[in-house]
Amino acid sequence: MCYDIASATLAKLKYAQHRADDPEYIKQIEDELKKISASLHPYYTVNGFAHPGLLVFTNHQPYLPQVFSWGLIPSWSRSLDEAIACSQLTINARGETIFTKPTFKQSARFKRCLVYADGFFEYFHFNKQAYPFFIKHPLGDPLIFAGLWDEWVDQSTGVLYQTCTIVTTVANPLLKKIHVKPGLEEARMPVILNKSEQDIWLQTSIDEQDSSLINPLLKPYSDQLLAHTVKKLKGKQAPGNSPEAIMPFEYPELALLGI
DNA sequence: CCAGACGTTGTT
DNA sequence: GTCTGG
DNA sequence: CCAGACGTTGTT
DNA sequence: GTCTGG
Repeated sequence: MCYDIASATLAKLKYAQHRADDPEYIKQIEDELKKISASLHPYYTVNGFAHPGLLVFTNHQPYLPQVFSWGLIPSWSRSLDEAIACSQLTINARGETIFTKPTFKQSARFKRCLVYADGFFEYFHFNKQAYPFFIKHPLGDPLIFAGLWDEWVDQSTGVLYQTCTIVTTVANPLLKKIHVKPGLEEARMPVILNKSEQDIWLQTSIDEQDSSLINPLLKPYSDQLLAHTVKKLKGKQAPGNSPEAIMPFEYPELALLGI
């Protein structure tokens, strides 16, 4: 599951260096990031249901940073109502079925992207309370999620909607430990790609129909991640969209659990 | 064949 | 307890 | 997914 | 656009 993420502006320039090795590409990406910075709001925490604009690199323009709304709207949507209703249910896409589900099939084959984030949140449930953990890269590098994108034009207004979804897979050991909830059978996590996997994910030109290169990428992240509890993301005591949202915050009642 | 759905997480 | 909104 | 509401009649 | 249910 991946419904809450962080993606703050200060880190955005750093993202450029992770997308490219060539200094010329890095410069190009940084320049473009400055241009689109007005639409790249800093998110220390943001929920998928708010459909924020996320920083993506698509297979069509692998070195062009773009802002796509979170919650995929398929190109065949027939009305704004239908499109909005759909986007509530396409915040995530199950990696196991992206090549078969009608909503994702075309995107899985032709419209893949990288979604950049500082980290994501997952809840640990204890005593009927939900304790949010922030999960991030040990060195503070961006986490790069496997994403799908699509474009839909509202025929009644002519407005173009560029949207994306984050692909999920089964949880790795760390996320299994965090994502504990009574009755929960299968914990999940976003697909996080390393450098070489990112390049493969964006390679849709070789054989568009061949999923055998892509399916091996849809697995739990095996490198190290860091996790710590943070203040509640929502509700009266929540710090809201501020740096405090991702700062470590201890819950005394969890101290003895060894979490 | 047409009409209508097309999804996730977590749930029973 | 259960549904809805975000 | 979690947080918060969950109702009526009639009022400002 | 593409799949499923009837």
